[in-house]
Amino acid sequence: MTSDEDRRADAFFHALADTTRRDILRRVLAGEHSVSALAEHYPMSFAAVQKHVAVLERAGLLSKRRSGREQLASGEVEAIRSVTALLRELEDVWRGRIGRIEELLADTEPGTDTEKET
Amino acid sequence: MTSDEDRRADAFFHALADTTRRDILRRVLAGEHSVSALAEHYPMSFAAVQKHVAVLERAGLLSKRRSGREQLASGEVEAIRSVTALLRELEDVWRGRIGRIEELLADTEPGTDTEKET
DNA sequence: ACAACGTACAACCATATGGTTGTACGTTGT
DNA sequence: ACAACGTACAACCATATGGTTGTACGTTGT
Repeated sequence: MTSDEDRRADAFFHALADTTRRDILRRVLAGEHSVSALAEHYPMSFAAVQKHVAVLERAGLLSKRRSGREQLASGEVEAIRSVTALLRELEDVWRGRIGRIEELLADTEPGTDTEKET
Repeated sequence: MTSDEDRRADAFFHALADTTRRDILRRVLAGEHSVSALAEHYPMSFAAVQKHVAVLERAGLLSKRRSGREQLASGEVEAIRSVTALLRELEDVWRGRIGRIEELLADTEPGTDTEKET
């Protein structure tokens, strides 16, 4: 029953969990680049780079716009800020700022309700 | 030739890219918990939870200490701050604060030097 | 017109990942 | 002493992932 937020977070972190993708993200944050312009920088096929770009795009970390036969990719800085916000939430749990942790975590509980089978 | 830093970042993001692991991390950030205490909360085997804890531990997001027959896990907030720092770097690229992007990205270049075939 | 370019996507492959059950072994409480 | 508990880890399995090559098709420049 993974929530929508969970799936979004999974996609964010998974997209970031690859050196090549983080590198691509840096480039497109610095400015627009076509997929093939990006591909030139990596020791792998164009198709592989295209897949990496697609992963970043699905996660919302990058967006593309057509320009003739090229697809120009640029980084979505707002998405990065969303990820930062997720980390801040974790830090807030640590700080104890998030009081009702029970509630925060409740939805992850198994079928059984509060009482366990002791 | 993925650098040490790259492997560290891969481990961080990969560890975070799973809903169960993020949930475990929240719990251990709020306070120490034994592995079996954690396992009670999830609809999967103890072994599966143990593996998730191990992934978080290898990434440095959590540490364990023995106490009798229990292993008490607690969240490493400093590691989370390291991840935040990685994201800030990306944001800084976007802001143009990181000037010499060429240099920043240089190590990812393929075998061929600056000049491409053409 | 048409070759070269940029992209998309299918089919395929080896390996990693997230899950399982079973076994082993130290710790604890009665 | 010894059963129950907490943990670790091996063996296994299905699926996801990151890579490949090949094909198709619209765009562009001469």
